[in-house]
Amino acid sequence: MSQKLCNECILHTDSEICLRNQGLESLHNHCSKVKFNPGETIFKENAINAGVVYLKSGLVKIHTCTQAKDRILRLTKAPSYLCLPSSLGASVNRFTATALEPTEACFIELSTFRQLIVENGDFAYQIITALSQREMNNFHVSLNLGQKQANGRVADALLYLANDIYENDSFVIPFSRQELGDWIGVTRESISRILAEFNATGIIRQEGREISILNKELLEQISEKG
Amino acid sequence: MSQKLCNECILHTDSEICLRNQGLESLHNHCSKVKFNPGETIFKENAINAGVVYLKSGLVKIHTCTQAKDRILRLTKAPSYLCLPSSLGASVNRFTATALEPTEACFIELSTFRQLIVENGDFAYQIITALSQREMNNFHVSLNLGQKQANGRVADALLYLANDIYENDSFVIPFSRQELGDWIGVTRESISRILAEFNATGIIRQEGREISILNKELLEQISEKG
DNA sequence: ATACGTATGTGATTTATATCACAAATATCG
DNA sequence: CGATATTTGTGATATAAATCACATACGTAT
Repeated sequence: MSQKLCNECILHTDSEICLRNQGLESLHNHCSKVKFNPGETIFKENAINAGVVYLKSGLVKIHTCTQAKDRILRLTKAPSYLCLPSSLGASVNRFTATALEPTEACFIELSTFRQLIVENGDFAYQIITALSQREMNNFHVSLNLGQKQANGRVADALLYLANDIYENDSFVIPFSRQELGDWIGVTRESISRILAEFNATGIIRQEGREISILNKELLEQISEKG
Repeated sequence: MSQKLCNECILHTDSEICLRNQGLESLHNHCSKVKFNPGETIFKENAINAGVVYLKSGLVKIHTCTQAKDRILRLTKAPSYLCLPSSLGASVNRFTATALEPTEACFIELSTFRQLIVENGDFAYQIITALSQREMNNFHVSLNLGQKQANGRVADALLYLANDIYENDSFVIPFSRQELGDWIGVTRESISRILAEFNATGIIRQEGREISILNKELLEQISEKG
């Protein structure tokens, strides 16, 4: 992996700006790219954290598995930083990251990342803006989980997958009913019933994990009303 | 408000580092301090956003009021940045901030804040670390709201107020039962019942809005088990 | 293809909690 | 101070969703 590629990829900005920084010549020496297949673990909770993980491509779930129950917190789609908090906020990963689709991840040493931030204000501002937007999303998730009932949550999950993850009203749910339930806090049985109902009323067409949203306005209403 | 005071307060770092930055001499010209009494609005959703708000002292709730129902998303305690996302992620505030206790807030122009970040890498890194820790907290909130039942949520709310907000096992809840319910997604009636039950079993001592946690271990267990 | 394990669908029942209704306590204001 | 509004507590009931139980479908490996 050449230095130029690394800079362009990680910094998301033109190389002229990157070259301003003396620290950058070492980026490609402190960064490694790894490929993951669906189901493979990228990092594990309770492991000492390995540094910053940048997702180059793919889709990942952040989850935690306590007392035999898997609980999914977020999906993260490339390109983005994967769960920075696990890297900066604590010395031990508090969550597990698992690939849902074929994924390429770049591992950057924490000291290198820190150097990039400190020496490159534009890069720092980019990261801060991205984290801020993420907090907005977190607020939305909180509203969804805290104040809606099951069909509202399912509606919201489908809209999220369509709008934010796949950018298409037809998609294949990247996990089982069980996992979908673990994500939005509903049992797999209720998920089945609600999807069947949405299917019967023509809001979606559903066949196994394939979903097509047919009546987005109605789905949005259901999500709104909770 | 002198420049020196502003720098020390906002940057949380020694003035030597601050002085490195040419932009800083203008901080005190682009920053204003305002006092708020409990119940007063600091900024309102749907208003064009005024810049970055730094909380110097006090306690604030971030909430949103749709269809006559108030929904509380987070509490934010000084010193900290108040809901940066509303400033950076969008041009219009998506949430309302209201003081719960007497609060001092500093309003910083967005361009000034940006300049601080871009020119002061250490400051930027501080902000990024703080935002990362906030995301950790958000994950915790999601687990709490999404996967726990009412008594677990109430237990968690009490522990949060004791540990994170007041740093004392005895405190006065800064809002009504209704608001507490709006925060954790439980009706005020259920809140009453659960607090009465905690009181009866000796986990807490409760009188009106005054709370003392008597058996923290048990409360933690209830919060854990959901 | 067959067999085994896993995932999914669906009914019956139970349970937690929202809703409704009203009383009591507390705060606010003239 | 009394009158009114707001907040809180508590019982009865309704309801959403979990749990339990089992059937069916699907996937994978031999």
